[in-house]
Amino acid sequence: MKGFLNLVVSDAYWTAFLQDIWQDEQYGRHASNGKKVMVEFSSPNTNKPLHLGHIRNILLGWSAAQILEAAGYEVVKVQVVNDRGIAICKSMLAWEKYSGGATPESAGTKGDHLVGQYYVRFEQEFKKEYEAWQQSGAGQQQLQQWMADEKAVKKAEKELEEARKKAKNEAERKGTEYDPDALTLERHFFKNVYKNTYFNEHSQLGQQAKAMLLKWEAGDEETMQLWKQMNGWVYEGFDKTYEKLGVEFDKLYFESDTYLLGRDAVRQGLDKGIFYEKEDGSVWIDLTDAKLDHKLVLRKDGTSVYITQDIGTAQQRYADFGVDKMVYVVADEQDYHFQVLFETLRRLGEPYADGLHHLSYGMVDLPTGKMKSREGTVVDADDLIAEVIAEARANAEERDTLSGLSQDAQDAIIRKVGLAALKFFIIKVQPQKRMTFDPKDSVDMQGQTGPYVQNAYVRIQSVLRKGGEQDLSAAEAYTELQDAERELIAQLFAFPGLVREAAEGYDPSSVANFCYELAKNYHRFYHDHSILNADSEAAKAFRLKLCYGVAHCLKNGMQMLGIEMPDRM
RNA sequence: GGCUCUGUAGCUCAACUGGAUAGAGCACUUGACUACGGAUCAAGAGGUUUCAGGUUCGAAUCCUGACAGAGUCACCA
Repeated sequence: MKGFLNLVVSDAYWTAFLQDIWQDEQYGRHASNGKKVMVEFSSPNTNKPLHLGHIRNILLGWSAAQILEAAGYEVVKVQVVNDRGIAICKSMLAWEKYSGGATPESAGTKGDHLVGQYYVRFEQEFKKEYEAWQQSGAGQQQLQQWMADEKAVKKAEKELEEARKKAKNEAERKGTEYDPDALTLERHFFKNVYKNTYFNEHSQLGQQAKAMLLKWEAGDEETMQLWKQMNGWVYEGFDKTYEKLGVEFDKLYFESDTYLLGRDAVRQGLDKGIFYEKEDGSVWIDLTDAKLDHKLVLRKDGTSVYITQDIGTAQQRYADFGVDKMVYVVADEQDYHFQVLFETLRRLGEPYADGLHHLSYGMVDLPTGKMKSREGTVVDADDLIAEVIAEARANAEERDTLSGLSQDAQDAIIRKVGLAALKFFIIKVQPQKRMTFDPKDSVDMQGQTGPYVQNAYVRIQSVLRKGGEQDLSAAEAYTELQDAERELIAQLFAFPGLVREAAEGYDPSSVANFCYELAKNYHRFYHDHSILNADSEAAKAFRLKLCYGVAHCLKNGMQMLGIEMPDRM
């Protein structure tokens, strides 16, 4: 049975501890544990630019990687670029048809945004085409045919009823008008039931996009050239965004290289009896004894599906890097997929199977509701970054604390502060929770924010510039601590353990919260106790050492979140 | 419908993994050293931790059952 044990750590212990660590610029980082871990994050499609959802993914992935590194792992950061498939073909087709040969240079548009524009254009044209067809004889005939299917209609009516309820609630919440006629059976049919079939079987544009995909798969030269060109534009755009965010990767995997992987593994698994073949020739794995379902891994025509590729890619990565662990940073909508994937790899006897982890995170909502790319309610990554930096600039100008510095130096600081606001705002929330992203709040620089933590560090730098260079050996004579000092040292003491736990739990938010608590306590200490004008030389020297310790800790902690510390702000 | 995640102050989030009187920030009210940097600090107000049971010395946390929101249950990726 557990109870309470109130023990008092002596001041002598704390002072000795501070003496040990105050000069350690690497404080909080663990020695190498000889293990290697791969972290996959970002993994965008190449048909549109990055948005707020990617930003949460990227920040989580990057900080998880930094934390694992600090905990002693060798880390390999990778992304899988989804550079092939029907989506990019849509962009390519729309570009061919409507752009008149526009390039990022000629249009004055960032490459990823340009390609995204043509993806949107495709969807618009497709919608026009589809709506016209719906009113045609063929469209109405399909509708009538479906309406005659009692079972299907019944199911649809049930779904519609729920959708109506939801729409009504939302309208009430937002104070907007609720239109009860917006959700009809006809609209439901064309939007949710028949759209794919239309795209695949009737649509002119759909035919053309699919034809392009076939040409791509056949290696048609002209198609490949266009594909390379447009993806090249996208990569230039992505690189700029990554650079602004301060992230980079050790290795890129391209889906165009890996999409055929995994078939050999399936065949081998078939021989070993891990998979089974149905009469039609399709191949499956039975995971019902692991409380999962049967899952198809090869179609009857022998082509692979998403999970087949993932099996092959995992093996490829192990062959490339020999990692002990692999972490996949992917949104929680794929929770089930990763359960199935990991269980499958386990049964295949992959050596890294016990080190697989899905760092699952909740979607990002806006105050107005869900982000939907089709409805144009996504927050663009580049816009968002520009906004927080602009806000930081406005703040800096108002305070006028940087005017002595060169323009470049000022810009660098402003960038660090703006990004700190954005990054901290997102990382402080536990990954598994859905988060509401209010753009207004994300640029806040007061209270529980990145700039607040930076400010504590900047204050320390200011103090140290004025008094940190002197001989601090007088600190040894300081033996009776103030509460605030004790508390700060105790927090420093806890930091390495917290880093280890954050690594084990893949939880950057705990590091963010630690940094905030430490900064908060420092601010209070700073307010209540004079450092440079302390009562005694001993107190002054001791507090300066404490400042060093806190500064190293804050800097390292924030570095693990991908947040840089300025010396002034 | 099955399964998974979430539900804590008006809002955004914590709570050392079962511990003491559930804590911060924002917003609101009121204060602070002629400055070691006020992007700070202090105070006030704000709670039946969605609800109902259970487990035990003790529950926001674990179990059961409701309720609400989200996701998923593709030969899509």
